[in-house]
Amino acid sequence: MGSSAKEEARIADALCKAVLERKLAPGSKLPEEELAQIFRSNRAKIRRVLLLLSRSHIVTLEPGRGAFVSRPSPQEARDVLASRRLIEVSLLARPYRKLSAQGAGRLRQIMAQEAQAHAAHDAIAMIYLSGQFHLTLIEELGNKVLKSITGELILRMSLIITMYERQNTTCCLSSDHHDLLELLLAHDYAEASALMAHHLEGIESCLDFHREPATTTILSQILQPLKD
Amino acid sequence: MGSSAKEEARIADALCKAVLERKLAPGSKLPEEELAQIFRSNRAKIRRVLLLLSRSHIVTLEPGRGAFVSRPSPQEARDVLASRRLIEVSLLARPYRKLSAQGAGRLRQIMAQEAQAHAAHDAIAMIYLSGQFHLTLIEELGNKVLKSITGELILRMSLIITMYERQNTTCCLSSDHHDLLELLLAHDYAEASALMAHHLEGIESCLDFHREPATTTILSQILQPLKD
DNA sequence: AGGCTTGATATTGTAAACAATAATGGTTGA
DNA sequence: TCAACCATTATTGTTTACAATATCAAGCCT
Repeated sequence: MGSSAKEEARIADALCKAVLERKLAPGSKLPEEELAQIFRSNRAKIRRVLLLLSRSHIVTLEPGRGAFVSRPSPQEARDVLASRRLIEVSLLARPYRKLSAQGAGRLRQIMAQEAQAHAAHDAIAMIYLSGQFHLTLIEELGNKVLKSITGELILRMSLIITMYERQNTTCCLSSDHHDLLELLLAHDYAEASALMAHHLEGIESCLDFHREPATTTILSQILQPLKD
Repeated sequence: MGSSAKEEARIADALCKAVLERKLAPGSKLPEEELAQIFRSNRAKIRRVLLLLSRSHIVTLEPGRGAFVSRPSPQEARDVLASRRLIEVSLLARPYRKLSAQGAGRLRQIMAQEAQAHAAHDAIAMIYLSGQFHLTLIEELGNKVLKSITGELILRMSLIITMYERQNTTCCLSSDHHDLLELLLAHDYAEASALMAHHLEGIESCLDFHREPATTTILSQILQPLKD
């Protein structure tokens, strides 16, 4: 049973989810043995996962010192944000295909979940669902390659926001998502693109690259719930 | 001396170069032991390199069977081409910064080398230099994140072209590169963007996704010159 | 007292042996 | 003659033990 790749994907997903949900702070050390215990795995598998995540810029490997959650520099942060903006805004301006009824349905479903999470004040779910909305949009109007690229950028953005966000931040307004869908259904791509630009700029305006962020190194206790 | 990562980068670069230069045909088997001998390395390092390349979609790992040079499907090929077009065309339409004198110099230098390779009928050098031109352009007008994303797309395109190109193909006209630079220096980004779109469409029009391509499995003999 | 050296400890990195799996080739039987 | 089956071989996958390196703490010298 070649479930090894599956298990590694499971571990990688769990780590990515922890990053997405801002539980794993940038700079946190990721000791191999500890991760192996948490995930009921072994060092070899953990090692492969960390290698892979390092390629996605989620983890930084320092030779001889180990693996750490990446701490994107201000410059890298700006580049990631600008790249994501380029892709999403341009795609909306000139989508490869029109939004299908099925696609609209998927987006509505995510929006419903967003509303639910909002009502429950579940900030973590909202972050995740917001990402899902954007990724689904990209897959519907674009393709899977763009989706995968943007998925990586969103993950990196999560690190960036954790590091550089101002105090009173209200992330990704779900009302924007609603308006976006309306515009797309009306085939008003120019307006949709403009709204997306505004939407993403809204996120960026909550960041402050000047203050060097604290290196909040999180203990393994926060990773414990990941094991299942 | 932590030269291990360096050595792995060397091996990965050599393999990527072989893919770029169309020496490694899609579908080729990449046996670990053989690669270890060719690169005077060991299986562990080769294994890590293959794992990394699999993440870049250059190599496909089949559990229990080994590593193969990827054979992108027609759909994946279309997605990769469209994604690259989106990024490059959109960036030229709205560059993050103007082309600096230094940037123009770099581009001119690459163009000079292109002309040289053209005169020498060195098709391999032309492929490489064309890629460098595009990547340099992206770094100058955009940023490093976009450059790295596009670099990966260009590599995948190399596989795509090898698999699906028609017979009489004249790739990437270097005259286009010349005109592109002129337009950028004149700050005519709209025209530059249009030319880039035309340029990339030109490459795509040389592809034929209908015929299933031959699985030209290349022997290690072709990889031998890589060892230094 | 402070910084530096030095030894102990923990963690990472590597190599090698072993196990599991798939490809190969030859044999047998219809 | 061809196809199916089995044994052999080769290749991949995993585990283990070991070596190298960094971290930490205590002691020492200035």
